[in-house]
Amino acid sequence: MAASVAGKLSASLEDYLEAIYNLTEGQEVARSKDIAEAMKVSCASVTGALKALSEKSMVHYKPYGYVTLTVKGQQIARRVAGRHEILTRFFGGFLGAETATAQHAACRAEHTLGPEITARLMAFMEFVSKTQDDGQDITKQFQHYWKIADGKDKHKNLG
Amino acid sequence: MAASVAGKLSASLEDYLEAIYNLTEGQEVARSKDIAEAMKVSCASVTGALKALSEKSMVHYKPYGYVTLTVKGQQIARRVAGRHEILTRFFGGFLGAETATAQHAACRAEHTLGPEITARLMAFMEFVSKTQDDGQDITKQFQHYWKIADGKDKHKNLG
DNA sequence: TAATATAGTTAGCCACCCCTAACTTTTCAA
DNA sequence: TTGAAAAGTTAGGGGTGGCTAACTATATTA
Repeated sequence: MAASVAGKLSASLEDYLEAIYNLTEGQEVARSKDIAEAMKVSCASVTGALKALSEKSMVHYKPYGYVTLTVKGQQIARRVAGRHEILTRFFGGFLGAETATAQHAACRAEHTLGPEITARLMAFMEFVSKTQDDGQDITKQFQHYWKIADGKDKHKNLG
Repeated sequence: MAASVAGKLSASLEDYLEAIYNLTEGQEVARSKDIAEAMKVSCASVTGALKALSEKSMVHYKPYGYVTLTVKGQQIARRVAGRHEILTRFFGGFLGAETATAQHAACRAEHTLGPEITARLMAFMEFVSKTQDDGQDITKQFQHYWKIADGKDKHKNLG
């Protein structure tokens, strides 16, 4: 039998896939070192991850060679990246958290969202942008609410 | 030196703390078996977690004895439980996901939310309930939007 | 083209967290 | 009160995923 064909990916491997996806999107080739830098891990860790991803048929990988995603790998990476993007927009653009904070939280939460919640969150962000056209603008309304509610130590108990 | 005093908790240990918190809230005493059942792990895993939590001064623990939270343990558990509750309300009550789905996602995401985003999400849920009083009711508006947007395979690409 | 710098791999280690199997302690009831 | 059942612990093992150090392969450039 060939390598293990499917098998769900761990959060860590999903992150690697996403990183490779982002690197190869910018038309550059993904090299181990770039992946290591993007993920802030050692090159040795990257090699391990690439082997695991290769066994699951997610990447084309040969020692000392460049890395590309398989079709399956691309599908999953796109899904993960999409979740990441939605969460970042929700945490940052909508809730108003700083970009770095939103990014970081999104990266860690993206693996915990199933299709159901992902779809609904997407729809919500769509809904939000619709209200801008309607002149209601929920984002602005909430940001106003946040401003007057903040600074009064109202929401400081769940840090 | 006594046991390691602080040190951040892993997601797993936070979950144990939350489970103990929930068990002891219902005025019953937390026993290893209850924790094991609540978390769907073996008793052996619970023992390991209790030792770790005890070393971090999060629980009062003696072999074969009952388990209670220290003051510090209570603080953290409350924080985690609070995040869990907010996320469940957001995923379930607001976005409209099924309760089990919302609970499950909340349990996995609660560890990834920092104080910043937690506070903003709390404020948003407050804001949402305010709009009910104002007669706007964002929840209902979004649910209506969801209904007409759903079933058209619009949001199925990020499962 | 040969020497060196850079990139990538391997080997071995550690931490986390789960498990089963076997053992010990506690509880409870005959 | 004693012995079986239930609860809890210990020992040992497996998977994941990170690290460093040492080695190999590739690239560069003098």
